[in-house]
Amino acid sequence: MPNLKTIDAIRAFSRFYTARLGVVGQTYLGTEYSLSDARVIFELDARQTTRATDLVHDLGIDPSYLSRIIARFAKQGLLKATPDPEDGRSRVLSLTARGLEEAARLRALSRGEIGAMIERLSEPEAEALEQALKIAERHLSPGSTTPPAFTLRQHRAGDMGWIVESQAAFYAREYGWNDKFEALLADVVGSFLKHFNPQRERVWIAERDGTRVGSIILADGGDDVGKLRLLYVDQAARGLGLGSRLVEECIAFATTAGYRKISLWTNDILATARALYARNGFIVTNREKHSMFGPAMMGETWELKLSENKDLPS
Amino acid sequence: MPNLKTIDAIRAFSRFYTARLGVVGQTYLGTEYSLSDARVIFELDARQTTRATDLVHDLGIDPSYLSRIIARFAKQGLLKATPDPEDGRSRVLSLTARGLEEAARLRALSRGEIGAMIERLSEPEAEALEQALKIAERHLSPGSTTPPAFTLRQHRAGDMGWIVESQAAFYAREYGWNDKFEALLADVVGSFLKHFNPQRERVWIAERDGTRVGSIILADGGDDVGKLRLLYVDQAARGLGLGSRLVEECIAFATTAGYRKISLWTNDILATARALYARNGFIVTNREKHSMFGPAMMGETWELKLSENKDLPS
DNA sequence: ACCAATTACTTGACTCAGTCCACTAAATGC
DNA sequence: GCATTTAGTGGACTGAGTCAAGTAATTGGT
Repeated sequence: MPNLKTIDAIRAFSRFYTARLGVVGQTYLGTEYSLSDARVIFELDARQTTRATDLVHDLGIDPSYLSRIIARFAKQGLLKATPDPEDGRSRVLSLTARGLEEAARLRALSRGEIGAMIERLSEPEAEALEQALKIAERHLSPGSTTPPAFTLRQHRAGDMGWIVESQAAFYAREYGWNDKFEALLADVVGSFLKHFNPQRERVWIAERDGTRVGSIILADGGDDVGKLRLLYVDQAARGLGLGSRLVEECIAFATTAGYRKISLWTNDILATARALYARNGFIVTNREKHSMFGPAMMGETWELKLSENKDLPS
Repeated sequence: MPNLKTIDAIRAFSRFYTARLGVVGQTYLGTEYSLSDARVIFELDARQTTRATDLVHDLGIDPSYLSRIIARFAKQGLLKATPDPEDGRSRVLSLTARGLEEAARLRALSRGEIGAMIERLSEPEAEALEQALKIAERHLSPGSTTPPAFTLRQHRAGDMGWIVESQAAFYAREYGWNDKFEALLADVVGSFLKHFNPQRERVWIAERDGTRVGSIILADGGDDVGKLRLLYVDQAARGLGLGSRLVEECIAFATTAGYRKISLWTNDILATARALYARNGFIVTNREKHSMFGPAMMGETWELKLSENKDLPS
């Protein structure tokens, strides 16, 4: 879904970036090398040893042009080409000692150039910049449509706040819920933390690439009843089976912790969540209309008996 | 403080980006224009009217080269140059109808190219990408060391969660406070939202570039006492006077709302905040040791009488 | 008011980065 | 074993970009 706003944001950035980095022009940072020369040198330096075809593919450079560049570098003693044992047509390229020196020189130059560009950045700013570039690169990369998956961990400082933030924002945007919902979230989270008992309670935070994308909580409801709460899967992580995974983890933990049953409260309009609970054996035990969060809806209590359910396949 | 890690992150990104965008090569996206041609056209399109020197500066292009490009475009009917009334040496350039058409054509091409690149991104991913590019651009920009400043607004859904998150994470990292602090934050936020009275209570959220960087809350403490709470300034926004501004806003609001005094609770180790309160006329009325959040510290209650303070310069 | 220095832009002349095409030689496929 | 593909090379060209030297208008100092 390529929306125009994003596209133009990228185009604006490109204009800025090309101008800023002096990509235009025929020589690389005022050295005796062209931009293509420099790219070849850097590439050879990064991967010790390559064949010309690989460079052609990765750098998108013309084969004949590359051939000439290589010949020139070989003549200058920057690289040497040895026959490829696996393919008689091609040769294996690697930088010589002098070539490595040149690579180092160019790198230093480029680093200096960039260093000058960012010297006034504070530590957290530099951090933010790195993070931003990493995100940009990942999203603009052709392969790796989406990095494999999520990881689960227990909560750390700030996680509970994130739970409140993300859910409040999401339900306000999607369903028009008001700030009483955020109040409820904060209350739930606050009292959970206040009485947190690691033996019988747990928070799972799902992360992808260092960003939080989902959560679930099991709280002790007393009387051997576990309360499943605050299930959330970010839009960016839909369709990965994260919701199922969170619910399963929660059930498994509740089972080993010795709870009799798990109960949860949700609302009828949250279809995906309801389906998920149903799939995992939960059944509705109570329904009642309310409009605590603005719009009228039907609140539902779901329960799962653990003793009978223990050996069902999930 | 240009650290090597950041520099190399940028270099890696540049390698990636130049390769990905086909910046190398002499023609722009296979059109009959060179990259420089295209940049000139886009620039002219963006700012309706310019002089050649401006282009030379902004695009970093050689004057003689630009002169020829302009002459060629003029001959092709893409742009027209009228004498500059303010400077007889220079002429004002603007695209003709045909030039605008060409600009549109090139833009469509470039958009298509980029659209193809990001078509598999989901909405939130696209959002994240835009945000990342904006951050990158801001940090890499030469001028505007730091964009003018922050903006203040009242709270929206998710903001209170963000307050909990950012403060919990910050105080855990910097002072080793435990999750009981996050619990307190959540409680404060939860009950504030539950009883929120817009007439006599307010939240200020500071944003910079669409990112939240600070907060403060004035809550009704009953008995005509306003409670100042949850003052926070993100590390990325230190030194902008944001803290002062938030406190001033808060005092001003409390004054017009008719509070008798403002009271707040903080801890002795938070030196910058204490200094800020002192500077605004607050005085300590109570101190007591506690270790609610792990480390032992001295909790302090500060108060500001409003009736006497009203006409002081801030 | 005037002259030197600067600025906006142009022109001539050149070079070499990058492209296109046709080719050889080895490898792969049926 | 023959057709096709792949790796790399060389010839020939073009035009993007550079450098130096100019002209005309403007600015600045005295």
